[in-house]
Amino acid sequence: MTQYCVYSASCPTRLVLDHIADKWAALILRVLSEGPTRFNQLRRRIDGVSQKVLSQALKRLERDGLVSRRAFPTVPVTVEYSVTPLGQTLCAQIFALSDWAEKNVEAVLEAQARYDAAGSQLREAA
Amino acid sequence: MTQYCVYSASCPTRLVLDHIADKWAALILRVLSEGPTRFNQLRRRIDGVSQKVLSQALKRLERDGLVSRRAFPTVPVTVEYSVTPLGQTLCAQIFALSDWAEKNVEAVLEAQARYDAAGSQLREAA
DNA sequence: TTCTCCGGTTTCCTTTGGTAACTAGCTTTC
DNA sequence: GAAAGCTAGTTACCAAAGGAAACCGGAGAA
Repeated sequence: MTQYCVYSASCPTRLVLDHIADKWAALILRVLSEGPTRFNQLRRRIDGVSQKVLSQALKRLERDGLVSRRAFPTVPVTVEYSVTPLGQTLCAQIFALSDWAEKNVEAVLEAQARYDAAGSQLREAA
Repeated sequence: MTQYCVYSASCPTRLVLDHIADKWAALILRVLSEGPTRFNQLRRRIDGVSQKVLSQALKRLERDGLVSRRAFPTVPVTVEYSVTPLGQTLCAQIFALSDWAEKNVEAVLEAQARYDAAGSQLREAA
């Protein structure tokens, strides 16, 4: 068995971590976990995502086997994205991140304000 | 109480998510969770991280109140980074990501190979 | 006719990420 | 005594990624 280790730069684990530790991936998986969703539904749901970034992120998630894409030959064509079984094993972990962000956003903002205030004091003293 | 929602582009939660859903932040917190660590110790431990990126990431983590920095007036100066109590509440969530990456890296690599093979078949047919 | 929707791609510009070199002072090695 | 290595970063530079906006063709609604 090969040893995988995130601390090693050449380990493929690094690439995987780079793909899943991503803001857009977290939001996309979170929406898709509620059920299959079309491209423009995702776009409207995730405020601020551009079409280009959304399609790039979906392609990467599909390539990594976390999301599946189904096109229906309707007119105009309908494309439905959903979470694969592999993606579902990741969902719980990745949702914890956005949950943490929502719960602790105030503490982080306070820390930022303290840090910036301390920095401006130093600048005034100089 | 204000409503925080990661789906809204203007919500500060987005900024927080953007900071914590980061490869380097995950690795740094993972090392620091084992105990206070100096700058160059971190650099050697996390293979492939440049000094610039490491110092930027540490500054951001410190500003967000997740990591604390202590400088000792030794010669040469020693700087020790450690996880704050707020940062510790995030650790469990963020470690789950790198754990998932190590456990599922093979499944992801297989999915990528399947995806790329299917793509090259389409290209040959055309 | 014009507007909207479908699912994207293309173009362009800005921002970020990463590499390599450099700072300055002390310690160790040759 | 000179050269190299340690400490913790910063700076200049370039490649890569991110994001806004325009555009694609075809169909349905106003």
